[in-house]
Amino acid sequence: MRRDVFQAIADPTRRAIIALIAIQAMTPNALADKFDITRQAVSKHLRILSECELVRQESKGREIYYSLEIEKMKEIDEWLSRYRTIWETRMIQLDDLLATMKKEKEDN
Amino acid sequence: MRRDVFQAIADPTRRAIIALIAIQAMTPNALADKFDITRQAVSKHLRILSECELVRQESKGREIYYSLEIEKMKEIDEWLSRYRTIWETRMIQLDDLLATMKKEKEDN
DNA sequence: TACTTGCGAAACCGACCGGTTGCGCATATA
DNA sequence: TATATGCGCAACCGGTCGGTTTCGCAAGTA
Repeated sequence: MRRDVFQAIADPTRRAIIALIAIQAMTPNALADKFDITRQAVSKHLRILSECELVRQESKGREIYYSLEIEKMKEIDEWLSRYRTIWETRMIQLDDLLATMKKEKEDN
Repeated sequence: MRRDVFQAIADPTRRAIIALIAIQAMTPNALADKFDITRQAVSKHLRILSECELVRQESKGREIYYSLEIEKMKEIDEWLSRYRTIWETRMIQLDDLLATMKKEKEDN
């Protein structure tokens, strides 16, 4: 099954998981305690996050610690950068407009 | 039905629609020509984009032109900024590490 | 006025999604 | 060794999703 970063962050629970494991690595049980769902449900989310390489896992005895693969988040940033250019350009244009209006007012 | 920006951008067709209407306003029919799906399917996507205010529409006779509400894209950027801080910090730490290694090498 | 065109809404359908329960397996621990 | 714990996997279930077809309405056009 081919997974997508955008699909991965679409679910609010998965975004919450991302927020938690960005701070520190956590086990599925520890995560399940935070959200009112079963450990198995968390595991499913982690599997989806794994499939699109948003998550790294490290076994420690019988426990598995999951942490965020921050590099992968850049992919979203790259996609967004195109639109960031647009709104920044608009902002500059707005600044220019305001400056022009101010100048015209002063000239009167 | 409450909609979410993250859910809206999860679908690849919707991201393609966003990319198109970011450049110029388009009608549902014009959009449908670009993707091998019916106009009605496009309309559904536009409705979802509308529900989370990612899209603005302007009627012109019997045609409706849809364009991107770029401001709403900032919401994604705000969410992402938190993680951007993390990877930028890592980058700096990596720079520091490399600088230290270089210095140590020079000292030998 | 009759016809065409652009659109949204609704009903329907197969696929997928997020959740559950119920395993089986590996790793501590008594 | 027997028992408890942490985990992934599989089966199942109701709801949602992305698509279609069908329809009705409003706006141009003959």
